[in-house]
Amino acid sequence: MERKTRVRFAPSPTGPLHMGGVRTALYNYLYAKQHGGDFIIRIEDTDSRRFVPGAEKYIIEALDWCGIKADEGIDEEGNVVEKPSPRHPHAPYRQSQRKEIYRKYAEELVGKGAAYYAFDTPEELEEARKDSESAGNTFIYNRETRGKLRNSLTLDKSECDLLLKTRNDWTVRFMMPENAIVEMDDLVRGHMEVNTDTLDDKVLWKRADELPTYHLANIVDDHLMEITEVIRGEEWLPSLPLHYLLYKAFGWEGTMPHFAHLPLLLKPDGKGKLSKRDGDRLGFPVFPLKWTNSEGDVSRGYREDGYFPEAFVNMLAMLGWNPGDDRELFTIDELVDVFSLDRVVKSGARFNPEKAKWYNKEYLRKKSDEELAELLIPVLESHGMQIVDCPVCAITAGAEFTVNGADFKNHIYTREYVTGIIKITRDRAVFVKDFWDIASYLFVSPEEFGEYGIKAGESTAKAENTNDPRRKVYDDSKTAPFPAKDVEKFWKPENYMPVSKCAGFIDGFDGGLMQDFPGEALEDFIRGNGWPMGKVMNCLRMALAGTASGLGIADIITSIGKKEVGRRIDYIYSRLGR
RNA sequence: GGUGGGUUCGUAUAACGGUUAGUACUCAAGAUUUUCAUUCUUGCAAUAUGAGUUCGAUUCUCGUACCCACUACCA
Repeated sequence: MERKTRVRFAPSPTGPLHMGGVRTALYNYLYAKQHGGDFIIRIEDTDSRRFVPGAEKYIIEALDWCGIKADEGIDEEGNVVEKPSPRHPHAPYRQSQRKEIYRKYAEELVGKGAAYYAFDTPEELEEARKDSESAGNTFIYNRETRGKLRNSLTLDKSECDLLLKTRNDWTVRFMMPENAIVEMDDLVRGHMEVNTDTLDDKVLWKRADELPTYHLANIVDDHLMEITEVIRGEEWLPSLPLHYLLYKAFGWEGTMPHFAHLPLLLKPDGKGKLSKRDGDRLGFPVFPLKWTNSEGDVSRGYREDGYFPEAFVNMLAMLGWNPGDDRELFTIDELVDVFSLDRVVKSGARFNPEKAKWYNKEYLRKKSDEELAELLIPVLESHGMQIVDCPVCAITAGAEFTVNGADFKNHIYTREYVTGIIKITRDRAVFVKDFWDIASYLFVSPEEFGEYGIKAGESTAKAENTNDPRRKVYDDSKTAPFPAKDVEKFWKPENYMPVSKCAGFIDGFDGGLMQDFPGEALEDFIRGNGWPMGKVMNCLRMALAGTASGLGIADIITSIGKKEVGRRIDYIYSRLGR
């Protein structure tokens, strides 16, 4: 009988969700949607000691940001479902709330002779491990050692029953069969075999907290929740034989899910899998969202770094999978159509932060000027700018000069002005926040750069953690508005004399509101006078933008308008003299 | 150490057993531009290694090397 596709993502709330975890969730989601099935989220919190407050919420919020929505397990408000309902028939979806279920199944296994009670304390096992190690061996709890340890196999029944009643630190262990070959099939790796003699008797259930370990809980829940495919990280491959054996022991082989083990995400450099430290060290996020741990350490997130969720998801999807052709750009809905497990690669994928940026740039370019303006407005506001909807609104807000929708004195700008700025700068940005670094001088006059803490032509990143966006942070002589390097290079009589003539030319330009100042006219004017084009233009740019490199002169003039052009040129003369 | 998995340009990856081993990112050079960036063009750069099977191997088999995971009363 054909079963409805049902897959699950089963994170453990022991910390923030790593980007590798997001990819696992994504592949599960894509697979489910493609097969018209359900995507279930289940919280695997069977390790009470490693529980981290807030981690569960974080995981759900992170998936939500990525556009990965659960069909089952999480309600509309983003909470883990605790009571069964038609939409969430298998509640609770938090394993710590399903305690009784696992105990029953653990006992069933003991009854069937597939598992046994073990009374060794963690200390005793530690001791045994040490002894073994000093003898040059590795201790494993298996058919060779279980006969010498204290468990329901070696103790007689009455003693065993007494121990079960009086002690609360025993466990249930799986009894690994002897010298049997387990044959397994993996959707990405194909056929595999392993001999049970190399495996150990894993703990399935702990009396101490009356909770199962991962292995038992996982198999029981996947069975009860009618999971058809288990798509998880490669780190689980070694326990696959145990899971196969568990299904067999329960007699559930007929409905055992298919397994797919995904390749790991590796460090951009060096060896090993991607870790939180790599992000700090190499300067990129490893988490989807920002996370602050109990010690107050902050880990950056893709969201806070300015990545679009579509770009993040697209980038993640292509790490370990490809469509089989040269296409690289896919929305999550397009991925649903083209994704397939048999195109998942087997080897670990080394993460490349540069490619992540490239994806963001591509998605930024797909957005309209209006959309980007909308996203940029909060950034501008954080820098002390006020954005209004129309010129009339600007006047109402107290603007004194709205010819181009821009008041450089009171920092009031119309939405249309912002959209115009996007139009001329959009090809230069990777992130929305880049627009400020690229075009801050289209909002703040060079004379005020110092006060605003902007070093011309450089990122404002250094100044991030201060509340007042207008504080002064640069006091040295290289500080904006005019970088020493540019002044030295371009502020020479043969350049600035022509610049003042250009000011006159621009002022006299008969273009009304200067909706579209013709750069060619200015060029002709400069050429006509026999001045050196490059030098004069750079000098002019320094006057207008506070830096000799950046946007096109005509774009700057068109944006700020001729009155502001005049003011800025007057200002540079007053500052640098002649 | 043991067990399992993996190995194509620096990175991500493509290639019914037959291709000049392709594409993207990065990098370099050139063109365009008033600067910078963008854009365009070009370029650099790979089948870990040794056998075997085959007319023919990146592709199949075995060995070697290297990498990774697991080896908890963690997931």
